[in-house]
Amino acid sequence: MRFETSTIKDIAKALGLSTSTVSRALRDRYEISEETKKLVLAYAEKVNYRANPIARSLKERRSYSIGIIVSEIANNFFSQVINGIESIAYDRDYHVIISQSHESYKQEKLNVEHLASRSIDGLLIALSSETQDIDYLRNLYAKGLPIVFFDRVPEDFETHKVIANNFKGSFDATEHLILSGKRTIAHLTNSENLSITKERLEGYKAALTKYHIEFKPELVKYCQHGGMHSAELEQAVKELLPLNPDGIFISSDRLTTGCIMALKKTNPEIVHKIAIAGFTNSNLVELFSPSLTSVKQPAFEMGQVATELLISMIEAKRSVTEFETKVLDTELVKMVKR
Amino acid sequence: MRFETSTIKDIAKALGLSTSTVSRALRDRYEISEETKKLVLAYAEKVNYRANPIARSLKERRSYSIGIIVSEIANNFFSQVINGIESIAYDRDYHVIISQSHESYKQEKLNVEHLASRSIDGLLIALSSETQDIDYLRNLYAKGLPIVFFDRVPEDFETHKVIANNFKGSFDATEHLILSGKRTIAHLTNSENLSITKERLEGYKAALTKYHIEFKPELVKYCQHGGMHSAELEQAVKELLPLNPDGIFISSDRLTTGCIMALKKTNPEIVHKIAIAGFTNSNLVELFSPSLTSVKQPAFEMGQVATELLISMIEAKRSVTEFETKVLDTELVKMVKR
DNA sequence: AAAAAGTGTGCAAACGTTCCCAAAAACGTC
DNA sequence: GACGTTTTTGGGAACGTTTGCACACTTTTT
Repeated sequence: MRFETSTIKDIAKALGLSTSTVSRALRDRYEISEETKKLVLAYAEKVNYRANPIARSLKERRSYSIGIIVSEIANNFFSQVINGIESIAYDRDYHVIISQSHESYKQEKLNVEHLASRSIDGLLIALSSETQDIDYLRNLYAKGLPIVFFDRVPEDFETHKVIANNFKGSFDATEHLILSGKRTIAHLTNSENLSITKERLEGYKAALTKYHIEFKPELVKYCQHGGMHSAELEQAVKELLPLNPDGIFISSDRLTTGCIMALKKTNPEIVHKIAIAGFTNSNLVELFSPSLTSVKQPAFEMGQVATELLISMIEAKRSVTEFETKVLDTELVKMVKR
Repeated sequence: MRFETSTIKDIAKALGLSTSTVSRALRDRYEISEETKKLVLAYAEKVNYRANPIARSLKERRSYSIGIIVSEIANNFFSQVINGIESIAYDRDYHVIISQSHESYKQEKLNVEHLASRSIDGLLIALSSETQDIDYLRNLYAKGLPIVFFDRVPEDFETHKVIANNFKGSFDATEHLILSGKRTIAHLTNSENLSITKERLEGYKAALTKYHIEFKPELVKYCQHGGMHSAELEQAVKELLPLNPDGIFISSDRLTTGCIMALKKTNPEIVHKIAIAGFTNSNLVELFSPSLTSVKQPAFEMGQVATELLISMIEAKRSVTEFETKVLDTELVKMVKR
């Protein structure tokens, strides 16, 4: 059972031309007479010729495909990023291969290496919350694989990066809680490894400082697995509640929803007494109870920018040495009182 | 800037063997002496040899990749299906290419044709809500592309299909509303084209009949775009409210969340007075206000089953003539009173 | 001791492209 | 009409694999 289709050879034979001529006509390259070009194009159209991308890839030693690694696609932030990536990639005639790390370092490495062996032309990656050792990425990069990081970026890796203004996003959210009268504001966040964790913690601290509220380390809880296991969230919540916070600032999509669920489960009464602000791109926030203040990242745009940078690296004639870190602004969506 | 790696040729040269021998050793095929096999394997390991899948694809005329078309990945039902698909595909050494139709027929067709030209070995597809004409799929199928439908399947297309027990799911949900005392139950559903729309409507009707409630066509509202545009939802809600429903049964993920939002927007008071039951695989239902009764589909399993069927078709020696339609049971998650 | 069977290896073609190089055709110029 | 120049075309190698076939060598059979 095989999938049959006509090739350049078939066209050449049918038209009494050589494959080189047909190839040139189709690709509109080099010197080729208008006449034969039209002839070939017309015939190709007629037999519904589709170039075999595999043969082309083999010859050109590139696949016109880019790999994406996110922790999971069932996360509005990431799926919006992916939409942004696709919007650019398809325009530029690349296709994308999406892989999920499920916040596991092992899975992430496996996926990346699988993609690399699949001859992707470049990689877009947001690190898993477990990832600390990125040597395997360095190796691939050194061998010539273009890589652009987004959202969760490593510090010491010279390449393009695209992130949100995490400091400001956190600052704004925390400030919002303070301005609505909260004073004991907990902070629930991701693994300490992640860039976003550090930056968001700084924003939180800065807001406290501005309003002369003492920073208390015990009010900060880290979740090693990024909230993939409900147990870790429940544990964190259980440790926080005795400190009587009147507000919580949460630093990622998955954590935000997970934390509210954990709160509901642990103490259904308290959940409406604590003000919640968190990073999330969920398009369902309006349905949530309790309602919350959310920090929305420009996810779609982030995907677009990252893809543009990646494609520029892929298509660069000589190796790139000037790298950018693009910082995009977040948006604070204040809780609606009901 | 190119990505370099060692080939079978390099190994052959280094070891003083022919490429055929190396190939056979690596693939563990045919007669080959234990000795040379070990030698080759050891060397390959040492230089970290990775077979070039593109060359292999070209030679074998298959790509070891399967295409997936869903309406959108930012939908828990579909992302769970995708997880199921991946779980099987990766095991069997296939990789997957995901495309989104965004409920648009044009986009769906474009994506499918793009995938086909990318030499996928098979296709898993849930039709878009706009799709009526599937001749383009028939053509590809006739040319030898294996196709398995899931969730949204066409009636008149002889191939494997995997669906949920939509009739029973709807019946259960509607019955639940009736048993909790509702008598004027509206039904908000997808485009009439879709198989799921018909089946779910039948389940809804059957439940009404069982409890001797008259079926009123005006209580059924169809959404042509599957709830992709909030306008169509608001319109539907506006038309329904004057009929004073005391319950609504909604027939898909996107519609369920969209409908609640539209209700909230149109009439924030009423939303807590109408009982809602709907198909959704959202893992955030517990956070929703108002809370609702949900029909959960076995999405992960659906992905798994569909993938197994597809791979069996791909790897079949002779063309398959016996087709199955697998029906998986849904689960009713009753609203928790609070 | 010769024939037959079995085992391991290499040669070379093929998959469908692209593109360098050379050959052929068309055209100008003297 | 001979020559150079330009334009168009074809031949064929290459990309990295897999695999049918042939060959050489070894072992078994008669």
